[in-house]
Amino acid sequence: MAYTKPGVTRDRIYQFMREQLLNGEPPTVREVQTAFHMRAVQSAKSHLDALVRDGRLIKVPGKSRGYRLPDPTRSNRLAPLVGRVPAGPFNIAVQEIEGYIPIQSNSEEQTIFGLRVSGDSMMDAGILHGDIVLVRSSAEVQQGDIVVAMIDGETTVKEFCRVKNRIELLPRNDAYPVLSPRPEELTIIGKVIEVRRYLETVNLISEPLND
Amino acid sequence: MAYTKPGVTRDRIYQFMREQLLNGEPPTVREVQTAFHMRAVQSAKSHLDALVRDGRLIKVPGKSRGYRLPDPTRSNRLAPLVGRVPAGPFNIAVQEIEGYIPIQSNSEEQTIFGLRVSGDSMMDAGILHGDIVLVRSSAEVQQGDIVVAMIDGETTVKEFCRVKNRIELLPRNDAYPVLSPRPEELTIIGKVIEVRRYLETVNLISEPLND
DNA sequence: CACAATAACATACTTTTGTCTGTTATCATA
DNA sequence: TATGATAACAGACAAAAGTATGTTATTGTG
Repeated sequence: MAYTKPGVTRDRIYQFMREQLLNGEPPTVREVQTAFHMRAVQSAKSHLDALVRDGRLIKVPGKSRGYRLPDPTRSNRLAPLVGRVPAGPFNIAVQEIEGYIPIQSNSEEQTIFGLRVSGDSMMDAGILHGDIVLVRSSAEVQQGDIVVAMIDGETTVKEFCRVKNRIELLPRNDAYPVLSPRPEELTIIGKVIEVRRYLETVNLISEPLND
Repeated sequence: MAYTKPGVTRDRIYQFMREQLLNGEPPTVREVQTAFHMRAVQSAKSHLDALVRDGRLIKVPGKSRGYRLPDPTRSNRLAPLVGRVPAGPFNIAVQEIEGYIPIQSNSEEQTIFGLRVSGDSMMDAGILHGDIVLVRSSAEVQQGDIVVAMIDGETTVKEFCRVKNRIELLPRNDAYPVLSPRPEELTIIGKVIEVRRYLETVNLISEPLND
């Protein structure tokens, strides 16, 4: 290929690698070579070596297609979307899973799931019927957080409020009453960390993740 | 490895492949072989061939690590998140990009971007100040859709309404007036296809996607 | 138990891929 | 325009990976 100013081709190769890797297709050195119309493998290789040296890529040693993104935020995981939260010690039964939605999670192994909301009791908080809330079930819950709670087997989304020794669950809609459940009938399932509303038909990912 | 009942090992291999592929690391035939403690390459290969035959995997012919998930909904792309929509023929200036958010897009090459909403004029539609709307800029806009429009260089999110020969933009908050812009000062930028609200700090992906 | 289908194995061959050594061309800067 | 750094090229070799052929063992079913 034509000679370029120092750094130009390298940046282009980085962009190419990033695109391919995010797409789940790690290229070979020779694929980079041909993608950039280079006549020597070494031309591509030395650029890739430099990108690794600069920390812009990492390499799994000794493996083919071994270049990876160092990015820690790369974990675009799939969270299960449940139609309702089942009773019992919290683990989602496979039968309840509607599908999977992509989320972005920096820390590993957190129990995040999606829940489809019923009713309009949180309307004033911008959570409408049919919306999906993403819930972290391991989260600590604080005053004012929006939480998913289970009262006597019924799942509900409300604002969390501690009053003296009791816990109150506040709706955000004047038409609904404040809930003051007895402690023994209340389970806080998790904290709502995100609200999503799909205004167009979306093909949810339907296949399970792994084992 | 020990003989298993027909289908059992195959399912396990499928799970393994799916997990690896979603993680962006396509395995080789021999990696499958060793992962399952097989003593022959062909043992793994014939299972993989069968998975391809059954349509559970697809294979890029002639390439190493060439197995892929057939899932068309697999394209978890990154959409740019802009703080405001710039004027001019619509292309997003790189300087305006706050970050990138993962989206799920079945069709290829659609211009989808995220926009952070200012103001509470759409409160009753569950779109609050600070929310992110995902916008498809190539979409056809119909009566009742929520759209992003530009009036005289100002960006706004409103409900689209065609009245006779005019276009009206309806807020969803009684405190705001209906907008009846003159056609020459109005540009419909796109249709809102999703609403997101992050209730926790989220590390947006900060690196650019590709050229 | 006979028999077909599937699972697992053993070995060999070809292509792809990673890597190495050395050379030539262009860029940037003094 | 001289010089060091970077970019690109050329050719070769070894390891990794894809693929093929043939064989043996186990499963499922009548």
